[in-house]
Amino acid sequence: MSQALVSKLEQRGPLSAEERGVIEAAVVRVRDVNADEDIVREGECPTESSLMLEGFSARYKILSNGRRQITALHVLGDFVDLHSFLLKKMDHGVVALTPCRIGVVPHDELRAITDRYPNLTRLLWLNTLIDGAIHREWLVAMGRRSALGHTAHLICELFLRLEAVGRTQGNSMNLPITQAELGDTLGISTVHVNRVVQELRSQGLITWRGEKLTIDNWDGLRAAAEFDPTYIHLGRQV
Amino acid sequence: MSQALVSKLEQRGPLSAEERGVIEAAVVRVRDVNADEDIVREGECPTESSLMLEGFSARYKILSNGRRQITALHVLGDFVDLHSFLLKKMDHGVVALTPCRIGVVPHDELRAITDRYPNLTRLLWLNTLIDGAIHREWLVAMGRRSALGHTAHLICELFLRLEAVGRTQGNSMNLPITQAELGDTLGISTVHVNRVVQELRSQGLITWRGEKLTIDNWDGLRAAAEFDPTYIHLGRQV
DNA sequence: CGAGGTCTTGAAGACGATCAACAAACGTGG
DNA sequence: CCACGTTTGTTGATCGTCTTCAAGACCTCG
Repeated sequence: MSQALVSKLEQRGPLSAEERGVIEAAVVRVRDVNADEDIVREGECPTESSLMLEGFSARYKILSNGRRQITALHVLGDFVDLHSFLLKKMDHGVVALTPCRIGVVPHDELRAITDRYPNLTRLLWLNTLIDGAIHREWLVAMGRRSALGHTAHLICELFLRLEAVGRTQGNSMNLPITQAELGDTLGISTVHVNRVVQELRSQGLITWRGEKLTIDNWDGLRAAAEFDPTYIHLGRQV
Repeated sequence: MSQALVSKLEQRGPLSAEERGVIEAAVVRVRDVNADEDIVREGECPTESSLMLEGFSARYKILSNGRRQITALHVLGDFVDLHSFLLKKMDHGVVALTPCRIGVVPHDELRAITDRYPNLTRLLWLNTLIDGAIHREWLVAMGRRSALGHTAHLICELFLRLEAVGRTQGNSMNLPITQAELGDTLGISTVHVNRVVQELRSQGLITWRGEKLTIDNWDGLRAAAEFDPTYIHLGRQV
């Protein structure tokens, strides 16, 4: 049920059979959320954390003028709010961009794990640290890259993250998000997203039709993004 | 020696006398770093983490075109690279913006703590989660706020963080950073920083002369920033 | 087939970048 | 304590990226 999480943790460090069992048992039930519904609302104090088993979701914040900024995208195997275990009050919402299947992990389980399994605790902590590393890279992209470079960067990142959980086919991935959502992620207007995407297409870097995005020229895309995958920390860490 | 850290952790959750002793003992030595020198370099795999005891420092990344983006500012009591304990390889550098005094905490100590003191582990984890929360807020500010709002927001944040460690005097704080560094933090040009700061001054919101910044109109500044301090998670969490 | 969402295009305008020059402040050594 | 060089702050002019507004094309799904 939570294979994606187990394999994700194991990519970063070894798990004993016991630990593997503990993690699998931590998902006490599954919840389905419709597209465009909140998985967690801002201001809530969840008593459980949500693990992505299927679909795409986004952490976001809405300002008083109605503008939305997405601060993270989540796919299979990602915890959307592991931090709420310790941070208590949600300072942002999480919305399902597509229909999502969510594994529910009660905070009581997490507390028990952190009391008894130091190795597992470190791996869960590591998971939230990688979220932080991605946030930092996004900050760099927002602050100092062009809209085109930023967009290319995000595409590179999403591809590697999806590849790590076996959700790519060759150079293609399923990317079920709209250009408006992409704009809220990149911090630019929908219109400009459209122009940037067309530029990426006309440079022969990507094909994106419907939900299928294909990277036609990896080197070119990586160069446009100045992409260095170190920050995703895909190898063994512990 | 590491009182600031102890009191910072205790703001978020209770520590036993033993735990307090363990944390204090974790700082095995003190290191001084000159202004404009790196505390940690990108690409390194540190075997110890650095705790700020004095001064201001910044996490940053430099792109190939020479543009720099600062992704975090650190003050007294902040760990600049606690994440390197688990993330191993630094995906960014940390530079001293002023002369800094650094408390050195070996990763061996952290490992021992995480093996034996679950409560302390959770508080350290929480510390890195707050870093992440601040990153998210910065993403929102970069993506969706005007340069003026963004600047006002950062000033509000820094004031509260400095206040939490007793480094404010009334409505004033010591802010020893240049407008160029502020630009690298906000993701805007130095020239534009200057114009924004002058606008904040002319609106009667702040006074900033030399290193001393005074907030002359808190409500006005907060309104300009649309500042909501929830994300700094200053209260008790555990 | 119709309706709503999504994508695309054009035109005008705003915000912030860049370039260039100068003023002010600071630190250092004489 | 002053002179000097360097860093930091300030100002103006011009330019470019991205935004906003508006409208039309396309697609998907009931």
